Amino acid sequence: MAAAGRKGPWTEEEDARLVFVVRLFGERRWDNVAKVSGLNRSGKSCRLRWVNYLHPGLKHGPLTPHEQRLVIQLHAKWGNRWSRIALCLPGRTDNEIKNYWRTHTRKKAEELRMSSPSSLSSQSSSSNSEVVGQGPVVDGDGDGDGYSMDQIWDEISASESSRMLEDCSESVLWELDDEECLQIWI
DNA sequence: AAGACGGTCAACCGCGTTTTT
DNA sequence: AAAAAACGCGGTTGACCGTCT
Repeated sequence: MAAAGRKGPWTEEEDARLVFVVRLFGERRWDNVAKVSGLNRSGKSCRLRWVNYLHPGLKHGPLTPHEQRLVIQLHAKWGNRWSRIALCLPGRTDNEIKNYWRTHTRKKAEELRMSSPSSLSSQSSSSNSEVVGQGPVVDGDGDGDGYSMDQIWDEISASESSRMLEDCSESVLWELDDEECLQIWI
């Protein structure tokens, strides 16, 4: 394969070119799109830029409280299936939701560890088979003293969503199906 | 006023899945 | 039916920006 090409942030000119070419050829054959556009980017990179930023109909700006609630509830049900969750939030991307969740849960994880340090460390292994993978132990960026993000997230989801259940008198989502999530918006 | 720190977001990477040839 | 190419997903990283000390 040829050189990987340009990396890093996109310029306005690159965006404009990409939009132009995608309108011409459609959202497929991204390698072709990359080639035809003359952008020195990979097809993969072009697709990502389009999907996460340039796609018409995308909402920009912070998640609304309603959307935030949805994310929490759907994550409790589906785990880290970001693209699936994103389907229920029109105009939001999986990347956006993932980022939101990550920062949100980090904060919560900190609070949780402060308030009940024993609850996490005593949890040896999966309590929720849906979410838990063979997750590598996270101790990366400094705050994961030996338990996985999955465990942290499980913990948060559990506490968060139980509060939600009391909180939220409207529809409850535990038995949600693919199409059912549409009803959330009703 | 300057530096340190933390939070947020865009982008990259690796890998599994799906589609095309 | 098999192989190759393209796509899509989830995890991770790095840069930027605002706030705090």
